Amino acid sequence: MEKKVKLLLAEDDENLGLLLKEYLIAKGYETDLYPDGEAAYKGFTKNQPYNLCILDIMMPKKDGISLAKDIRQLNMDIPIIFLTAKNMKEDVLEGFKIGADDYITKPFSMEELIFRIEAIMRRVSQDANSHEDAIYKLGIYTFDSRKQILSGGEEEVKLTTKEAELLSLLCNNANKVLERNFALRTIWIDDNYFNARSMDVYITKLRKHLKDDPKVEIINVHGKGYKLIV
Amino acid sequence: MEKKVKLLLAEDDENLGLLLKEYLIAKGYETDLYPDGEAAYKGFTKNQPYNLCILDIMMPKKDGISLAKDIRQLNMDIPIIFLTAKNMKEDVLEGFKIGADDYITKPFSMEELIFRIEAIMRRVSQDANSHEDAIYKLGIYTFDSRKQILSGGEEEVKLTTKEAELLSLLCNNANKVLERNFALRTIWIDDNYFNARSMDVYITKLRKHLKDDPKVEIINVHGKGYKLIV
DNA sequence: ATGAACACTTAACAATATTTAACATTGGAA
DNA sequence: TTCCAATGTTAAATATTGTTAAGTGTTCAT
Repeated sequence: MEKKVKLLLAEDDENLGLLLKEYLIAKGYETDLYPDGEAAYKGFTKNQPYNLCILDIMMPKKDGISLAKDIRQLNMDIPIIFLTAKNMKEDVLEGFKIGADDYITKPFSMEELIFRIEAIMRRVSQDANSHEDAIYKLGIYTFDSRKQILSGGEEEVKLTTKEAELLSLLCNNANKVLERNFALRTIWIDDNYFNARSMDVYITKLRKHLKDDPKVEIINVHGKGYKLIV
Repeated sequence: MEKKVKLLLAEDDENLGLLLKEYLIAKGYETDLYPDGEAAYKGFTKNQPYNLCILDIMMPKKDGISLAKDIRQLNMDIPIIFLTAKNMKEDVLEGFKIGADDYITKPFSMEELIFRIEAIMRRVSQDANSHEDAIYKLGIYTFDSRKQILSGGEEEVKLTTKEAELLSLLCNNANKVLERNFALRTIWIDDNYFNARSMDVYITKLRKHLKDDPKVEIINVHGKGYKLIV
């Protein structure tokens, strides 16, 4: 569900910028820092794709508002958080017109920034994932990932959340190798030993659910991961 | 013709205050911002009538609590929302004694604040103008969130406040995961154990209300929250 | 004031989901 | 082959959620 989140950070105050970058990285966000609006724009085009932009409004070369407009030209949907240092009524109004997702005023606490980032990422990641909501045909089975239901022949099984998430990943990578660590990071977030064993347990469960059609099979690729054969 | 909802906003942090004001205006609420308790009190007497007050607790000249007391002297019924830092539960309890309707802890998302305002306006006046679609179609059911009425087929059920608030949130996030903590923060304010159990009870109630249409379903996403399937 | 009606919370217990543990099996490198 | 790490499988332990009912407070008409 959660891939690595990549942030674009545009902040001209070098001290604050580096501090933020360091903190965000420590919190698990891949973060690129740019010292002004132009650099940020270039960085945005070159180092795509970013998941979220954090833009200071007061910046040299190109201010945050117009930077946001330019970014939105390239990507309608990318969430933007503005950092505002001053009493900037008109700019703020302007900002709402271009669809900023949230604002945060200096001085702010790191906790607050993280909170907002998480809130926004939750929203958009769910929007994005709703595209993955799909219906898969697996031999005699039909898997509705949105409802988490696996129907085959006459029976209809309600899968648990973890079962459904894992089967979704397998379906997305049907006939290709689904890497263990990728699956662990997306579903379990952490790829430690215990979660890995937990995943093994769920592979067993899925195999039982799919046992009625010999054409459908989850095979192990030793040391790499699993492959769903259809 | 809907009448405009008029808000009094008392917040000494100028940046936060202006941002909130602009955001609320963008959301269709007429909003006056005052930088301290005394100014807010004067503004309240001069620019009547307000429909709702949003008061920061920590303010110079006159803090939010005593401001609220004074405002209540003039108007017994006006709804008040306090803005408070996390570690100020005693003050908040004090606040409830004088009849605060709600409080919200910083940091909060704009989304949460809007939901609170709407919830209160719903409670206070049935014809409050809400920028949101107040009517949802759920399979055979129709849910009017303003009137808190769920009608399906021939039956018509009057939902309780909590039922309606929870169903509203679910509808806003239809086919996506509504996170437990988000729902708890927005509806129950605190996301402690007991409130979480209370929410589970309400999920059961909603499921019963929606049981006549198998196409409509509230499924649990283990460890994350609930998803309304339509 | 009194109490019935209602909304909400808390408690108690049931049912599921997930993780951890334990032991069996397999695959591949030394 | 031999041995170790990776995987398979089952069951116990733990955590989360489902459900019902009792408890608590509020409202409102009498």
